[in-house]
Amino acid sequence: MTAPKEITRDRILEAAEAVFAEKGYHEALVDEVADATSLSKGGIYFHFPSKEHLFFAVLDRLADRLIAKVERESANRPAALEKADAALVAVFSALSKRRRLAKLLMVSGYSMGNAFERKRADLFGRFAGVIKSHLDEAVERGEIGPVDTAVAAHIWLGAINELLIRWLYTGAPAPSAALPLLRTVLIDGLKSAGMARTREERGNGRGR
Amino acid sequence: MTAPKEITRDRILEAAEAVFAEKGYHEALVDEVADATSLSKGGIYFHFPSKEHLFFAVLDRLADRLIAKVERESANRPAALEKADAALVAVFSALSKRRRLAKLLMVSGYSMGNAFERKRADLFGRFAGVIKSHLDEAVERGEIGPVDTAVAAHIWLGAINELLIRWLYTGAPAPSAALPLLRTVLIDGLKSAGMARTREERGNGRGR
Amino acid sequence: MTAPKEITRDRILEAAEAVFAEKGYHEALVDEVADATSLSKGGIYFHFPSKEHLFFAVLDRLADRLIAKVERESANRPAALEKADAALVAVFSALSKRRRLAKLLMVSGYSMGNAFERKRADLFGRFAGVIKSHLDEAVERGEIGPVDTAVAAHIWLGAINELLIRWLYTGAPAPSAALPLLRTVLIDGLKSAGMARTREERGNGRGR
Amino acid sequence: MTAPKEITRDRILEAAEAVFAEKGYHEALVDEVADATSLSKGGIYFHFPSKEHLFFAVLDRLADRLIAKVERESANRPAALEKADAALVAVFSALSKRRRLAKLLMVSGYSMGNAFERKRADLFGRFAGVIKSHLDEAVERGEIGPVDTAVAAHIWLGAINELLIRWLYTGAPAPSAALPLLRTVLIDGLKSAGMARTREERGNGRGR
DNA sequence: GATGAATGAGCCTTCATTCAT
DNA sequence: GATGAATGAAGGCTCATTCAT
Repeated sequence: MTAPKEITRDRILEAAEAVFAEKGYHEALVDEVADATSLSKGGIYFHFPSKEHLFFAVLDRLADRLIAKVERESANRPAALEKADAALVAVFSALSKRRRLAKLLMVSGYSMGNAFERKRADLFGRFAGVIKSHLDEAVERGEIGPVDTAVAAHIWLGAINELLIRWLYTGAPAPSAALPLLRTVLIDGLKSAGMARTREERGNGRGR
Repeated sequence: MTAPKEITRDRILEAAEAVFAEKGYHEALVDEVADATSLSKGGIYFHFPSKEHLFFAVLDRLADRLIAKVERESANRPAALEKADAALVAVFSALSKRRRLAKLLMVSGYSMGNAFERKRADLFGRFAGVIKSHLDEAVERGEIGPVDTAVAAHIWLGAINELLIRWLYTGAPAPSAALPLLRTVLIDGLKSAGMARTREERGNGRGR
Repeated sequence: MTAPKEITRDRILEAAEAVFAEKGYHEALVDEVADATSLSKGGIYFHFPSKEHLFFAVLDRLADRLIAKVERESANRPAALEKADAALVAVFSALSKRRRLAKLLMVSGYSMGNAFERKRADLFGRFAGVIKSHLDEAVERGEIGPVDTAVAAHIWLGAINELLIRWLYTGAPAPSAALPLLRTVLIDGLKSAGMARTREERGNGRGR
Repeated sequence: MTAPKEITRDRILEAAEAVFAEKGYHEALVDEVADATSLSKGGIYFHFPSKEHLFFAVLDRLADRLIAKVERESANRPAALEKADAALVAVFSALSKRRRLAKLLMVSGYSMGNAFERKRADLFGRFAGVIKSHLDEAVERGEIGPVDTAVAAHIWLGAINELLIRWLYTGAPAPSAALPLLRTVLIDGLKSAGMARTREERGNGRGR
């Protein structure tokens, strides 16, 4: 009675998410989305101007939700590096709990003409941004040495991404089994890198 | 014994590589490959049974070359971890020198129905295998502690992958600029993880 | 008795005229007419049963106005041939002053399935009728010899039509520049034809 | 054995001409053309890039033939005005013998977005050109006085056009019945106009 | 081995029309 | 009277694949 507007639009998005996740962009038919919505094809086109727009809308919605969740989860940690760590864990866990979502986000964005690649870059950029902001804070607070946090964020993201894809297509290793090593490598590696940097900066003359 | 047979096949593969790299699997037309070969469409189908087969052949050829190169480059290092490091550097450098190749390998395999996803998994599995073998050796030799080298290899691969993709679509950071941090994080992170593991294993009772 | 009813209907007609004139029947969308009316699509369908009916209504309205104007203008001429001439001038001038109107009337009626062709025939028939009636009078009064006034009327109409279309699409020659020649050819030609006819009729035996 | 290349293309053109003539551009389906060719839809698209291109090709072909015929027929007349007259008769007769052709040429070009209108203008421009060239010659030779032959040509064309359309849609009057009047009006009218012009030019002061 | 005309299944998109509110 | 979301029947165009020559 209060507000449920745009219900239809959301229903479409929901159905489209499922269809796209299952079949990928190209294999998915607008007809299938329509069927899954018990709407006619024309009905879909009333709400979205094209299949591509629909796909992007699905992706954005997913990314929004994931980022919100990640930020919620990493909010109340004392140390910045812990926040970053929490973000890492949150992304990893969230995606490992929803194969579909993971598949869409990790995989579907690729390889469909440049518009899609750009979109994939956007999406990953947003995720990286979240991690980066925590890492920046960690650097500022001296929790880790000065490193290129943008690169670091993408290293993290790439590692997460690959592990999840691997899991999606081979079923192993279980995310929960891989997570500890992932965390150690990325965090300790980063600390170490920070120290190395710091040493370098201090020791012009002695160092390497 | 000498005669370069299969020349035509190779010419097709070459042309196909360029076309697929530029436009991705779906956007690339068999006609375009034909044009780039000064062969007719029919001619292509004499050598490859389908567009998909052609695409896979291109991918395999690329992967073969890359792996050969990587193994060559990491062969004569004394320490196993150094070999792994060399492999990392080799992959990263090779791909960063040939955008097209990188694009194809990193990106094109995704999202085109399950056959493609399987292929992508294969390819990355092969790359990971190379790294893993070195890491296994490093563990055996005690250069690093006992870790799940398969997971580690994928962490490495994922990080490399993401950094390269990032570079491909945004042009920054330059691979050469990102490489040092990448190496430090991955290698030091791995060392650290190995130690933690070792500690754990030794010290049941005391540890954590 | 006073109250302007059917305002909405007229607003639609007005808007539709503009839209149809600009884009032609097929290119024009009912949505566009709706937008131009600040009415919804459904609103239009309350007043007109179909796009086709709407189009025809627009055409009829235009024809009514034009014919009324032409008749007004040719009313108070003494000679019948002058009336015809005045009609010619009136049509030509009226249309050359409103490109849109001309475009719709001259062009839009064509080629859209037989219903449309029939309509076009109707419309031109009405115009021809006006001219014909004047010519008939001229024949009766002996201003010109006995000719097939229906054919003559269509000759006139066709010439007018073509000149205007030409002007619409090429911008030249300006109607005012073409009008004198048009009048001379059509009127003198008709006079001459009438005389020839007359001669023929009289002279059975000598003539041809 | 010698030359019949492009047979298929011609077969398509032939079939398309029939289909377009019968149903008009919009009502005609590419499928129908395909059926009429016993070719698949794809086959059509191998030879023509779009429905529109196909339509234009049909129109051009028709115009080419008609113009060739007209020029042939008006070639060996002594007087230039006779040539023009012969052209008039030839166009009129040719079209009145083939309803389809007439319908396509006279009518189909209209009203389908500006591309079509431009085409119609082209086509009629070409026809007018033929007539105009004869009229120009007639003026040069002094057969008629100096008039705007371009306008005159369009007057002729418009009259022909309208008479034929009228006949196409109402079945009357038969072209052969209308032709004499048409010729007299147009030719005598033009002579008269030429004289009027000439008089004007000579007689500044006395005239009018 | 190679050609290229032809196939044909398929898909996205359009848009006049309807109807519950 | 009016709205606008929804329908559904088309239709143009694509393109991997085939095959007679």
